[in-house]
Amino acid sequence: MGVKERKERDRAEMREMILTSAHRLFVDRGFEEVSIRNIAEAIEYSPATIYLYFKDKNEIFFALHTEAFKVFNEFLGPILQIADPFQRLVAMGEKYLSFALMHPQRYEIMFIIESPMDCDENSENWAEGRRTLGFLEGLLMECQAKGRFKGHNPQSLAFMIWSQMHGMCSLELRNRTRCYPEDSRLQIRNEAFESFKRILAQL
Amino acid sequence: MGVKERKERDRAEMREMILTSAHRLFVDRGFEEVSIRNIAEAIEYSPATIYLYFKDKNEIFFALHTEAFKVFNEFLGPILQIADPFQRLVAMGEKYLSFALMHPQRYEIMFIIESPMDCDENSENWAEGRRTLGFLEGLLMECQAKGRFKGHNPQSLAFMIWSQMHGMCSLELRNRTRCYPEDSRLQIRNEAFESFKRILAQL
DNA sequence: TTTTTTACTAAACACTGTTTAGTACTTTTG
DNA sequence: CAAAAGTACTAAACAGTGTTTAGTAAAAAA
Repeated sequence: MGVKERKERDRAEMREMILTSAHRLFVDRGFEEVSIRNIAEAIEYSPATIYLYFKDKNEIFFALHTEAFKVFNEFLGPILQIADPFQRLVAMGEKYLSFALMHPQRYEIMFIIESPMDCDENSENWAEGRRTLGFLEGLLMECQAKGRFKGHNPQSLAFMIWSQMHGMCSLELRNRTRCYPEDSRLQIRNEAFESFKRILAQL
Repeated sequence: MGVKERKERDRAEMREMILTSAHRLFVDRGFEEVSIRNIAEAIEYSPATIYLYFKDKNEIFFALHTEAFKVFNEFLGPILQIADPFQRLVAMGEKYLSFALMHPQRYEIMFIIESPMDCDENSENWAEGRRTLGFLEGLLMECQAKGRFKGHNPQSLAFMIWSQMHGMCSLELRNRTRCYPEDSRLQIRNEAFESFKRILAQL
């Protein structure tokens, strides 16, 4: 291994170390609550060092964003075993909901936090996200091949279903379900999801 | 008017002045981008003065939150003229969507921004929000009286519909629709909304 | 006229993201 | 080997944040 390669590896290791710490802190405090100084302290370097490996906090955001999508896609993995596409779709919805509730900080970084401007459809930062969305669209086309969702555009339908799931998750995570008494929140959300499933089943 | 009353009025006027400035700044910068110092500067008082009229930034948040809901409820006003409850529901959805896109900062404060903890179902801060939700639930019960939505709990269905609308709006406002090419975003969202309407109509 | 209350603020505290200038240390070169 | 160049890192500063404390000047009450 040449000098240049070793330096590249060292650099990658340092980036990895920063991300590992950032992620650990983030998972139990939330993105906005973690400062560059916190991360620096955790890895026992000065705050300025972070800036030698990441352009700014946004670059760390995108690195964690990609990581979160990878975890989500892995979490989704088992549903590939389900033969019937509609059952697979339902399972995907259930997985989506439980992922959001089990990993609220990851979910936040994936779908809630205001993301910087340079993130249009050509950006590498959204590759994992597009992959997941593509998976959903493919699933809907499989359903259509079996006679479901007639006359609906699969891309629009995918966005509709995504919106439905995201709406339930983000209202919960951002405390907008507090207008319901605490002991009925879970029930209302489950019933809403049941209603949505029944509606899609009839379609 | 006694001394005490005049003082109360002066106090209310000062609060009003702070809120007016805060709102103006907020509408063209977004909540997180407006600081207490900015508001103080706008009203030509010191930052510390703000704290004589509001406990903290959250109290300003809640005041604007209530105001935003009032504007929303007024915006919804005209749909009361629509006789058929289902048509009224559809119109409400359309109004919701256009309100979110026309007043993104207001929408943010109503539904997206992380809200402080002391906001459970007993809190006064959510009175306007609950009123709006109650209106939707009433609407669904009217629809049921006309034979629609059989076998669905109106409260859960209200949450489902709210989630659907909120999902579409918040994905848009938080730039998560950027994975679609720019010139098809509007079309996809409209088609998703059309699909949702058709689904509810068939129910 | 003295005392008390009111309305306000300067300055500080403990943070934030980020940049600049500089320091040790290692590597390369003459 | 010594000088020059490059690397890895940081102290300190900049400009900002929400919030609190201590204090001042003016008005009202005693």
